[in-house]
Amino acid sequence: MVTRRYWLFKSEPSDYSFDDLVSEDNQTAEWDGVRNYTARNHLRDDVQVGDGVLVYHSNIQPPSIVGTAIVIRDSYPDCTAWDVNSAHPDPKSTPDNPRWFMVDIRAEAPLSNDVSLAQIKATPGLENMSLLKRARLSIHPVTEQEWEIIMELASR
DNA sequence: GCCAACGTTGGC
DNA sequence: GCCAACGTTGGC
Repeated sequence: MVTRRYWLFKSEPSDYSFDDLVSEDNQTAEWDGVRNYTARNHLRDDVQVGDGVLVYHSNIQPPSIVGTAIVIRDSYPDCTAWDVNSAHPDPKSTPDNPRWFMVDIRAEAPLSNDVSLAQIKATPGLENMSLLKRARLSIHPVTEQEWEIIMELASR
């Protein structure tokens, strides 16, 4: 029995939103396009089937966590890297020697109440969230305690 | 639209 | 292996 872990995945809703995920077949999509080594390492090495995901929207007002998802496939090479027509091609990543990885996630539910970045900053127990420490990282670990506080905020 | 923070690249 | 230059992210 493997312990369930928790994550925060960032996206720009103008690019790909939680609603877009909900609209997919089976509300499922590959989380492609991650091109940062720290985020890649989390995806490749640590994210596993069954883990919980907070979907966070950046570059909107207000930046917020808007929904939850579940990981349904362990990491595998991000084939969009060697697709020159994709949004994030990287010629240094090849099928024989993939550099970038992705997982599949399925939307669970939108939050009843979005949890904004300002709320996160103002809530005791969330001050050490990775999101606040490394603002530019797109895949963040979340502790079980942080997850539960956010679920509580979202239900108010 | 600005710009601070910070990750990446590449010359040396 | 250092570090300056550069590019990108993302809150404001």
